[in-house]
Amino acid sequence: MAASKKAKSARKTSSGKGQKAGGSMTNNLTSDAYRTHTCGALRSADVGEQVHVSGWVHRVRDHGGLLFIDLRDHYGLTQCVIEPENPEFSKAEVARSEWVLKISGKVVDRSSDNLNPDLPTGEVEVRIENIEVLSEASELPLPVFNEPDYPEETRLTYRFLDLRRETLHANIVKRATIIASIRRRMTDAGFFEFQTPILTASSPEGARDFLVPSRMHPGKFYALPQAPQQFKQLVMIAGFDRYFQIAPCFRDEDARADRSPGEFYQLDIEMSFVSQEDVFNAVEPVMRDLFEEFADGKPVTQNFPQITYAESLQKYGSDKPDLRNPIEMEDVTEHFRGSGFKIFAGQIKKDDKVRVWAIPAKTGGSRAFCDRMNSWAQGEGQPGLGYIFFREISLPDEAFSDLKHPLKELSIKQQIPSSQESGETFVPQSASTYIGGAGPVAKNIGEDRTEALRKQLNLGIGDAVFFVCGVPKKFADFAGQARTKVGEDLDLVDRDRFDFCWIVDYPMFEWDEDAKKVDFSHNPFSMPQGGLEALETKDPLDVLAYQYDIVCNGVELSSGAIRNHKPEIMRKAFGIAGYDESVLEEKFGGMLRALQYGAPPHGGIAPGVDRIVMLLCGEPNIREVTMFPMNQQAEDLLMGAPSEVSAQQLRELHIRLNLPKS
RNA sequence: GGGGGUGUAGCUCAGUUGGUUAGAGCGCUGGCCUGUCACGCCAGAGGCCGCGGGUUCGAGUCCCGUCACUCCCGCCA
Repeated sequence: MAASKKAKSARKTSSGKGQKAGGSMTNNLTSDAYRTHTCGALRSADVGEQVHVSGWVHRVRDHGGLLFIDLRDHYGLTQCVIEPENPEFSKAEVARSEWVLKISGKVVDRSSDNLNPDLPTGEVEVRIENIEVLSEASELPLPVFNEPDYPEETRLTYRFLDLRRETLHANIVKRATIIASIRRRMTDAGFFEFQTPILTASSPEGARDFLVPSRMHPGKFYALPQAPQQFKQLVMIAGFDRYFQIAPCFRDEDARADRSPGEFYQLDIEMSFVSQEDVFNAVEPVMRDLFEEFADGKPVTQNFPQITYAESLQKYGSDKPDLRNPIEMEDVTEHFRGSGFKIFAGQIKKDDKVRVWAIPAKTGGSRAFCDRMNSWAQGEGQPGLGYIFFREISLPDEAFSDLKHPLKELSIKQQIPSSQESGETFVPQSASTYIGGAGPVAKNIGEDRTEALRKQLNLGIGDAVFFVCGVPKKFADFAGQARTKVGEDLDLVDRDRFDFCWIVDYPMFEWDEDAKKVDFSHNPFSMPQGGLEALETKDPLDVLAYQYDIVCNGVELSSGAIRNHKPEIMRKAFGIAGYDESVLEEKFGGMLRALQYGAPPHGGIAPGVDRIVMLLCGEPNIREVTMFPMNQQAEDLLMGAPSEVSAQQLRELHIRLNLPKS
């Protein structure tokens, strides 16, 4: 796989970077008991010096008459060399991978044909005079040298070895550097980092809580915070004005590739006396500059566009659009109304909520691709995916004798490079051809409608368009998946960019089909747009909230809101969602009380730290940016968590087990 | 809770239509080698083919079950 290639190049870059990151460690060590230099420090300027280096045996190359040891530490790699005449040779000879050695000797120049340009220390080597074995290593279950893919289970069980490996080591260092940068940026912007409790109260909303039994209060439990949501609002009400925290959050839900089971970190932010725009103005530069700092030169959106939730759904079929994908869907319902494509026309006639959305697919204009999309759609449980693809078609003979022949007129019209209006370049048609739609849909709706569609979507020869039809709420998600698939399969997505946007104007409430009632669509503490009046006068499902997300490359990075700081609006909002005032009092009593003693208007946001690091490390899996992750079953294979506890511990907690039969 | 993928040497993998003694690379052990940096060469050890059952003269291969890991759906205000 590409993993080993990647590993090799990572070795070069991160050795260099490691030295920068650990610059203070290179020469001013307080003691030279173990080392005078790190393994990444030596350069030709050090030639002639008597040095100690300590580290792990990365690799041994035994030539019989000459033996090389690559000694590795956090900072880099240094080649050490010894000859058999040396009395220390017998010690060098037995050293194996990952033993820990202290090597003393003189720094020497490598002759010009022996340089290793791939190594920052590649101009010199240490001529071994003394070896001290600090620690031996058993045969490795997981090699540190080279980085083939290893089974997750082995990697997690021997995480300490895995963490020595180049890519993961570099990712974790990058994570630390990113977090340090976040702290600096937030502090510089006038925010204070406050700690909030880890043992707190269970909250009825949201995810499943992790519970911690109380010894002092039999039968009662603490909960680990799903987020410091209420605390940060209380911090605002307490007058601290600007808060942030790299906050651990705990949710007892199943894992995904981008979601650790159990715990994750948020850059939790809250500000007083702010509007939504104020929050944007504070957070956007932090995110943009942070990404620019760590993006390795990839372009980052300078001004995050604001896209409404409704528009995002319509154009991208998702509230977390990947804007690197240039495809924007369009409503083309009118082209199908009363058309010969009965499947769509019939639905449109029956229900005025029915829409047809088009997914334009530039360069997708082949029957093979369209058929592939169609069978993909069927695999997704859809009846199929209607399509038209455009190709150059010769005019029929009769068109040449009849100037007014519709196809001839079409051909002439198409030769006006309408594409130039949009800056696109089409291959111009010759006088004897026209751009015609192919496929069952085109056949059924006819030349005129097909041409109108082509014009609206600005498509040309070699392009295609796919159609989804139905009630948007039901098909939007599928349409979004189709958009993503078209973009990726046709390679229309520019992967070397960070494309940000704000998604704004989320609905305050949504219809809960299971419970057959109106419920909060996001955060129950959000301020409804229009305040109390909107709640009293509008259909709840039409009320928008001051609720927003940051999305980057199709990843939901964070969500936030201007909070509801008025108790009467809160009571009303919870009432609409069907919560009795007593429930509100019981579950959010502290919050409600706080709002009654002078709460400032406030709001905030909480970007996901793990996902930021994933994006910046280019890793699709959160375990690649987490030092000690749990596996998918939420087990820590290294430490053995979760584990059974003693009967004594259970007794103290007043807990008796009632285990499932298996 | 549901669906998909994977499971063969310490590790990564190959293993044809069911057919003799299950192979390779890395690692490990031993030997040779003075300029390598994925060192090279020679030899060797190392296998409950995840586990259980079935079909068959014969199963790594087919069938059923089960377990583990992983990806996805549900879930994640």
